[in-house]
Amino acid sequence: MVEGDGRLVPATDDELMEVEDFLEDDKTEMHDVADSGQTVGHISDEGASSEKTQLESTEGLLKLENSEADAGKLNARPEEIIPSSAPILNDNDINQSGTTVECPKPLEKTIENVSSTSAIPTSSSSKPDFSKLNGEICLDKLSIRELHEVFKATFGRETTVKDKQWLKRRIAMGLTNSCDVSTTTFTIKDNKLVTKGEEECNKNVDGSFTQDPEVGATDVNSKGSPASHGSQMEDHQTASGKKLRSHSLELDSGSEHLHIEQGAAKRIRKPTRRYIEELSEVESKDYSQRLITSPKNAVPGQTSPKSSVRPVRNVPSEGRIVVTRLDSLGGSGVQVPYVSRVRRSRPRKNVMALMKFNPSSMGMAAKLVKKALGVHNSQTDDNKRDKVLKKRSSAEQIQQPFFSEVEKDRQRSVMGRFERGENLGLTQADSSGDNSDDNVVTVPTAKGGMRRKHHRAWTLVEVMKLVEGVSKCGAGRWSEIKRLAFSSYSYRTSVDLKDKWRNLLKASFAQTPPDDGLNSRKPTSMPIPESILLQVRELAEMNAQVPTSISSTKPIMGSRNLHETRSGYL
DNA sequence: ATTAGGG
DNA sequence: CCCTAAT
Repeated sequence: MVEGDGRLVPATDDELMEVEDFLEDDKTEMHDVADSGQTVGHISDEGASSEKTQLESTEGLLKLENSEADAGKLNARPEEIIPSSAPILNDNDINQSGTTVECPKPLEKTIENVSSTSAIPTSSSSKPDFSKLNGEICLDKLSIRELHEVFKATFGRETTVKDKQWLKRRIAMGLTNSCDVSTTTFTIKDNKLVTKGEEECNKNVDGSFTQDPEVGATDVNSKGSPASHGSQMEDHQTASGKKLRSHSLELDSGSEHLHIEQGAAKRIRKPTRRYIEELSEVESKDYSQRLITSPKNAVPGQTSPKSSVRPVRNVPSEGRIVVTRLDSLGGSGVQVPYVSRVRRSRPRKNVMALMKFNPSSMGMAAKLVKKALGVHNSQTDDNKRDKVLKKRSSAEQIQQPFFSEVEKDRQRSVMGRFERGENLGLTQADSSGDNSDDNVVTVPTAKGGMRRKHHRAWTLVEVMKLVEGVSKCGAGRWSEIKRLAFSSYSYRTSVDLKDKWRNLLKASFAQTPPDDGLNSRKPTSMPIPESILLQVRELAEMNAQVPTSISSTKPIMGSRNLHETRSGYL
């Protein structure tokens, strides 16, 4: 890395690792992607007709995204050109993927299904009716607006896409935690995608629970998994404007499942399960905003006016495009590879302690800064990886008015964030795939403090996973549940699960005020579907967790009368 | 390290 | 969510 004034700035260990990851990736996994891209051919041929509808929709999507994307957006995101040629087909598992993955969808039928069912007027209630027959959710009958709500609930973010097909697919994928959603009828039951008439495509859709936890989702992305092929491809495609986009997903999933099925030995690093989320991340609009707003997150007073977010394209002889970004590091522009710079592991406690108790002494901080800039080249391997972050944190610590806030509070708002690997805006976008330790927006408060830490709204999928987990392991075994159902969600500690369950319990036994017509629109992030609350209640009773009343009323009942059930006393 | 409960 | 206490 070369600094603006010409000095050489060594990359941190972390960054080096990242780059290595990337390179290794290119070597090992790129083929898969490329191959997938080819084998898609089969599928789209076979499902040509139904594919067409999808193409139309995705085309619309492309237009939409492109229109609302300013020039900067397209460039401002890391990308690599994936060599569209050079597939190496010597692995026969790949060949198989072409044939086994095929999920020939009966076209006329499915298409008809969609159009006819979606025509049916939704129930007159203002909210989407999730509580179809025990836990069954029929997306086909939801309006766009309702789909939007479900989408938000499912993925925890808004969407502007108005394409029903697309929404349904995404939601189905989310709810089912699978990408095997190639069907055109979207009914989810018990976390499984119900295909009307066809059982073929949804063999393994229910994910984590049925399959061996060790093999399945266990630790796919906890390390620096590069993972996001899907999004990378999409990025590229979006940027270049053409090509169909809908398939990277299905194909990727196809090969993933394949690999899982036939021996995990083949590929050490499987694509993250989380890529579903990442796909949505790409289409999410705040993506670009985060990038654009980022400059103001830099160190106050040291922000170099023009540097922060100007992406620079380097075109090495390889032909592969590597995007670097100009980063204001310590006031001087430093070009760094556009990879994640989030810390991987929590800082060692003693380090934090040192900084904590020397807020005013420049010594430590200065040293760190120097180190970060490579002035003092000798360093313990152990320390290297945290350089950048530490430097930053020191800067911030220095600015602290010296225990201005309540000790506990400060500990929570400052230390807490660091210990969690949040870097206060240094990470604008992490496309390297392991967004596990995500950037969590911290909202500055009027009185200077940064409040509202990392809040990750619980999505419907997560809640469903939690419920299912409790049903399998029982309430209280949260570490178990976490390992089984939340292995792919690195956030969400067992404590979080416990808390959420507590909340669910509360919610499930709380009466639903008949709707305050006023503000029932979107502000409240997704009222938990009755179907889920029902499950919660059942489980709660089975575990004698019931608050203090009703115990003989509704252990087992059909599914219909949910309202009567809890309408009673509380 | 995991749980439970309070804030 | 965060923290503390008790296992």
